[in-house]
Amino acid sequence: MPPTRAARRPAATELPAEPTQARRFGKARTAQSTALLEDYAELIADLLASGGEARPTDIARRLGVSHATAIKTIARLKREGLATARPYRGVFLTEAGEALAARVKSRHRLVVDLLRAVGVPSEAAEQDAEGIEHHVSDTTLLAFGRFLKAHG
Amino acid sequence: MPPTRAARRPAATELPAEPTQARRFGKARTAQSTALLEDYAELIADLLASGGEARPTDIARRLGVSHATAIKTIARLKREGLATARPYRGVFLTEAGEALAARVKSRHRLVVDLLRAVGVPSEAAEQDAEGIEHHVSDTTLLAFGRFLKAHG
DNA sequence: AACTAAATGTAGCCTAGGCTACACTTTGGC
DNA sequence: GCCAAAGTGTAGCCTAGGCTACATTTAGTT
Repeated sequence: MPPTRAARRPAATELPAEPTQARRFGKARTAQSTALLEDYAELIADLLASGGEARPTDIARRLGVSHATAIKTIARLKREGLATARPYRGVFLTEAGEALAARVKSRHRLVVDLLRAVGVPSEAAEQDAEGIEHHVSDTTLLAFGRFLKAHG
Repeated sequence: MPPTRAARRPAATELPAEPTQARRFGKARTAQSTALLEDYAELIADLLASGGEARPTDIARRLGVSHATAIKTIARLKREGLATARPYRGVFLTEAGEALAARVKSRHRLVVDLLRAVGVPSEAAEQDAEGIEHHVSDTTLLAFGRFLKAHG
């Protein structure tokens, strides 16, 4: 067998390949990729519930993006089986989409409530929850619920 | 003046343009764009402190990406004035980069500590903090600090 | 019924952040 | 002092998610 030749610099601290950190970052990355879909699903559910219609322009306005961007993302929602839409006829959620929206909505509430419970002002709590919620695991969510039940 | 002609459908609930929600989403989006730079800065600071050298391959391994991806992001760090690097000679942080790394590190600790304080298991706290930390505003951070001081 | 504003859809461009494949430097071991 | 392995860099591709500009459809007013 060819003997392992060069090993280069002493590798400083000689960490054990550190797969833990890599795994964590990887998870955070994937969470980020589903975040937008979650926001869309939640918003569409909201619009359908309150106004009866979810139109691309409304969605775009609420999210602060151009209508073209909204339409592109709606196309992705369709590809992922979360929504249905026919040209010029508004957007609707599939069962999977509804389920996602419901999960996201309750998670959002829980995150906002927890932030406020630890003393974060309402305005900041709402703002930060928008970004935070997508990175909260089920385990953490459960802990939040318990905490709120105890100190409510 | 040309009288406003068509108004289309009744606009359902007639919300007041809702700029608040759009602003929130926009902020969450921008936070996301700086998240990666923050992670790199923190990791580079760590490597420099513990091993004396921050090399692209080490960074890539720790983050779980290919070395090519790491190098591309390092180029972006340089463009943004957060790091310096000469070919085959490792990566270093500018003053701005060091400052960012320090902020990120302390914020990370605070987030993990808060999660654990409300009952999140350590492993989940570390995992979720990786994603959450980038979306925590100064206001919220302050509240976290106060909470921890009170319930320590 | 026609006209026109608004909404919708399409095309094409950009950046960030992934990847693989290939080329070039460095450096430790012999 | 060679030389190959490991590290580094480059090129080119992909997707997501932004954008603007332009084309098409819908529907309210007259």
